[in-house]
Amino acid sequence: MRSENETFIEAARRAQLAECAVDVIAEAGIGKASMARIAERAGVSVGVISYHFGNKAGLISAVVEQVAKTAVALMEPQIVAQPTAAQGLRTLITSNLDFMKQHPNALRALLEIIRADDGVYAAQGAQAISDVEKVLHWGQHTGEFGAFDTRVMATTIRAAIDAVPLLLSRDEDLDLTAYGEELAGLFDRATRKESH
Amino acid sequence: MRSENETFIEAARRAQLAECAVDVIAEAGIGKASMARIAERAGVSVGVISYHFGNKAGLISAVVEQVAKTAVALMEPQIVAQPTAAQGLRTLITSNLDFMKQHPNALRALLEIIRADDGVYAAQGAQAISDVEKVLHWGQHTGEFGAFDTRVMATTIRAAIDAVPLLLSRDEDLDLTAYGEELAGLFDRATRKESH
DNA sequence: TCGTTTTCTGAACGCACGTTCAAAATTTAA
DNA sequence: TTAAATTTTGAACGTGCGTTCAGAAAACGA
Repeated sequence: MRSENETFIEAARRAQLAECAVDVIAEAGIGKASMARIAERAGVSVGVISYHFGNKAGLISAVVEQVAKTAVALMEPQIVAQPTAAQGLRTLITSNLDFMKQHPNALRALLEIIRADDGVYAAQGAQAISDVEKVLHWGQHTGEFGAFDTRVMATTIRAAIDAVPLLLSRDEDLDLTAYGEELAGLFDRATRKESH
Repeated sequence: MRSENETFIEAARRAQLAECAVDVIAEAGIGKASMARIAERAGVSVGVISYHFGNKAGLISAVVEQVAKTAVALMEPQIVAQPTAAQGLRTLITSNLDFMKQHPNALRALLEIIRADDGVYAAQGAQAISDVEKVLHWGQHTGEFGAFDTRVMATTIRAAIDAVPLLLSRDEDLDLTAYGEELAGLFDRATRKESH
């Protein structure tokens, strides 16, 4: 934390501690995720967290940044590569669930943090809804989608996706691929222009 | 708490404290809702809560019971009175938002509690999903609805409704009636048997 | 090798929490 | 009016929390 340029140890410890924080938050909940528990998981003294991140808020902030960056990097390219908005929306949903399959604890921890007491990371949630809304505007412009309220639809889509990590923590055998297909079909019907 | 039959003071205090707990939980979040804050809101000493409810868990339990009972009493009769499953589902959604309009803090507090650290009240959430699922089975039996997975659909509908209290706390001018209509339309399209 | 810098330890501190309980205040009943 | 029962007070206690920091250990550079 002292050096201007990050050393190897610095980078490795930060990554390790962030990962341990994700696991503890996902498994015990944000309320039980104390610095002592996280340090214990990492096999390290409590002071190390303060040393590398300043304080607990710094650690949480690093977790949010890391998870959000990883998730966007995985999903965004897939979505924008789709030829139609309908396929874009489908990909948005399925790639979200794919991310959960690859990183079972990451999204759960992120949602715990966003929901936590103060609204410090409310902006992250708002950004996620805006990202969904972009795809919906795309489909309304091309005429693929009907004239629904994009705010309500985007909020609902995010709520549907964000409900999954909790289900997954209760039943880790949940078939995420099947769940993703079901959700994609559901919102495909909900967004399509009504045919008479 | 001593008397076998509830005193007038006993009942009044219990109701007052439960209401204060709802307000504090809804406004400050479950994490910040300490007994000291709740007692302060009621203009009373901390010991009073322990005296009337045994401990904090007893108070929370009373809040859950009271809110759940009030909500079900308001909504269930309306839903089962509908002639079709599609109208039943619509009523399920709109009566939920009506309840939020009448009791802005109640559902928010209930959701905070259900989401809280331990899964003590996870059964309440599971029950709420089951209630939605019953309406979906109804519609699939009558042939009004398509062949979607009722578990996923019910989870999504509840997630969509449960997302609203948070929106409402961020923008208390939110038009709940319009939001309800939009949601009802969304899930009407999502549940309808596809026409070719 | 040896001095410097980086990293880590673990005890100490103040704070907020839920619970308890003796004593005081209030209400109830005769 | 008076004695018993109910209700309230508020301080005390133990626990777990995040933060701090002097000193020890390890890594680094010459």
